[in-house]
Amino acid sequence: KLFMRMQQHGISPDVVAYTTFIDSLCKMSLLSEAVSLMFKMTQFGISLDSVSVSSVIDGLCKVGKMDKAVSILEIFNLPPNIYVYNSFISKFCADGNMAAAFNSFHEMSELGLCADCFLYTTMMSGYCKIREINMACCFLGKMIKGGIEPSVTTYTILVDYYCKSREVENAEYIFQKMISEGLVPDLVAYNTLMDGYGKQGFLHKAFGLLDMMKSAGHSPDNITYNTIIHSLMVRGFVTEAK
RNA sequence: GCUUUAUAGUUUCCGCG
Repeated sequence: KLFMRMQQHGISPDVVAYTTFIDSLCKMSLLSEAVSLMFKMTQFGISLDSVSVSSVIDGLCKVGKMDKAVSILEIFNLPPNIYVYNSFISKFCADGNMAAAFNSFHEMSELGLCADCFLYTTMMSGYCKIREINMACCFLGKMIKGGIEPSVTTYTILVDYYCKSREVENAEYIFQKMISEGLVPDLVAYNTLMDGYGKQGFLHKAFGLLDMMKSAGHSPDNITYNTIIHSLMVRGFVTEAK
């Protein structure tokens, strides 16, 4: 409605306004609406740019419509970029298809596109998901060698891997390493390690981390509380959970 | 001059295998 009202008042949405709208539709899984708006904007004489096409490609990849994504790429003749590659690769990783992810990664490099922190991190998450920690670490090494700094997300993926492997001491090591490199753990990083503590029954450590995150200025979210409550309930600490 | 748009990570529950 607002979008229409804007037009009625003689303000023509530009490519950014359309893309904002299109991307939101994609994020709400309203893909066909997004695609039709994309075609509509060209009818209004607004040309698509790489951002608008990439956002639709990402939406299509997320719902598994890779073939549709490929045809959109062809129709709009979008030169390859790392966002689009990461969208495809993320889906391959989520599906555990690391062979496809690996192929796309190399295809991209051959086109002369350089992987960024996001892309390396995506690859690492895929390998962690299929429990191939060696390959995950291999990509971490490549990233560092290439002069790209790992992010909080990069390390959180490893923290999560070690937590889920019940190697809490390794998870702690990575968490500390992240801090020693000057990175500031965010809420997700704290929640991840906290879940590892909880699942291993280190409830005192979980509460210690809760204090730590509060003093670091993070407000616990619903996931934080779900995590703590679950770990207490599983061990019968009903009153503490209450 | 400023500002708005695209890619990665955490819990529970549920479904499927």
